Amino acid sequence: MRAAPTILHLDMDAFFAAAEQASKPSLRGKPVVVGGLGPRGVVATASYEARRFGVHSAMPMGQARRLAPNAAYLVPRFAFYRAISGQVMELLGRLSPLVEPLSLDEAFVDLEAGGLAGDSAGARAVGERLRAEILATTGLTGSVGLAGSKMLAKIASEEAKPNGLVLFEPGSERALLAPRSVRIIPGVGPATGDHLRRAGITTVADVVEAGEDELVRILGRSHGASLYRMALGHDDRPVVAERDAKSVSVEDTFDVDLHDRLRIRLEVERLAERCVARLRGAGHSGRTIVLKVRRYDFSTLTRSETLRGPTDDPLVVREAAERLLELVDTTGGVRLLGVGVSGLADYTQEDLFAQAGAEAGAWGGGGPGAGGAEAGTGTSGAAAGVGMGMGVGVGEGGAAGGAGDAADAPPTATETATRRWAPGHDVRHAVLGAGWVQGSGLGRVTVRFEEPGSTVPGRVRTFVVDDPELEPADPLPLVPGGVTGAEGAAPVAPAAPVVRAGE
DNA sequence: TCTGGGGTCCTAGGACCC
DNA sequence: TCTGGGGTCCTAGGACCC
Repeated sequence: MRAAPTILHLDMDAFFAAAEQASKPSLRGKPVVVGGLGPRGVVATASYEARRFGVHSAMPMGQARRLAPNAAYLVPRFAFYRAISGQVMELLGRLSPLVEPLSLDEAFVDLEAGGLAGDSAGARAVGERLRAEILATTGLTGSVGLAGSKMLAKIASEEAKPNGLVLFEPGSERALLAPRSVRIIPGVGPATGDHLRRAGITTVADVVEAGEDELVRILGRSHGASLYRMALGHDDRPVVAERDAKSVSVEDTFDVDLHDRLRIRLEVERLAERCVARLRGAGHSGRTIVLKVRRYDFSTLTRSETLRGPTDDPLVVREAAERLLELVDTTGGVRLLGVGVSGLADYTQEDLFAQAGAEAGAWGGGGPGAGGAEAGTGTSGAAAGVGMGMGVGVGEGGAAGGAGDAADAPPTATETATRRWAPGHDVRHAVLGAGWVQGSGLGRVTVRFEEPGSTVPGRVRTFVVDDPELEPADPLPLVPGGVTGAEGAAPVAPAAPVVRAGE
């Protein structure tokens, strides 16, 4: 615990939703929900206006639509958020060499390591200046917590939301924490909270009173001891700038449960290819292949296999995943499949001897090219993450589940159009200029023509989906002269991960 | 319209080895 | 020939976080 509040925690306010509102003037001040739009989608981020209806992160989309039927429902645009996040992280980097990003919208900064802020007044000034710079650079607001430890800085930023700054004076931490729910302590989730409540422990003061031995008895060695320390305000975890990745994984939830064993196998193969592409993209190889299966009843299991040496060979990973699938009973149906690689080595170069060992017993050697050539076969059919579903104010039921279990049905025209014109994505019309997709379906796409700089909502026009004058476009900068988010942006939505953010 | 996707860390049992 | 005591690796599951 430091003598001065020199650990800063930044948390952007309702990040994804705020970024969409900044880029779409007609949505400012209105409820906006960003998340998966398929039949099994969940909320990634709700704007503060939407939260007033009771909508929150991780809530099933259907429930959100019942609570806030008039909100705008948008699919996440990660390349866009990543670009904004990069600007924010760059500003943090000017404060200190020690910046620890936790996600796109959240990070710790060690102000002491940056030689800034020797006392509370100085820390507060740095925090306020940062908030002003973030607003000027990105057009978005963030909340700042300042304290002598990570835990308290994070609690402080939570308290500062939205668009505020809270500083906890070192020395005040125990009194601050005592009356609060144990759930504010990081690592205490629903299960641990219930467990503690059954033991009569609901506040942080109760934790301190129970004592370390009792907590260890209830929660186990590691969890019990660390909770006790946190409750006392003891947290000396350092801000760590770079952490090595430990695993890479991809998974898909399907709009409709899969039953057909061939189709399931095909999806596992496709996931293995995607996983390896990401693994290679990060310059890694790994030893342990993990297959994840979520069944129709939501029960989830994993099966893993450790190779003799690390690999980044698509064929090796694919064959391991296929072997693992053979161990799983899928009768009844499968709602999710995933493939992951852990035990990462930070080199891509194969250890040839280990590789030979790993492949012994498998048929064929197959160079890296052999597996890679298969990428792109098949269709993504009913993967929820692909961004199916209808847009704002458009009826539903057209595309979802239509592909069923057909092993190699090509995408229907509706599916292609839905992906090309995902709600929220930017477009450009040859005559009318920049706009964004408000909704699509039944062969039509509705566009609102406006830009981030506009002060009044733009007008709306509807086109046929194959109108030659209309094309997908990159996001425009939120602030004049700002970053566009074009780098790596894919207006045609890939199967994007949905991360919860901006709580 | 009931439950996403990508991670991290911990626990616990069994195999295996000395 | 009625039972050791680690240590490490592997597998599986679960809690938690954003």
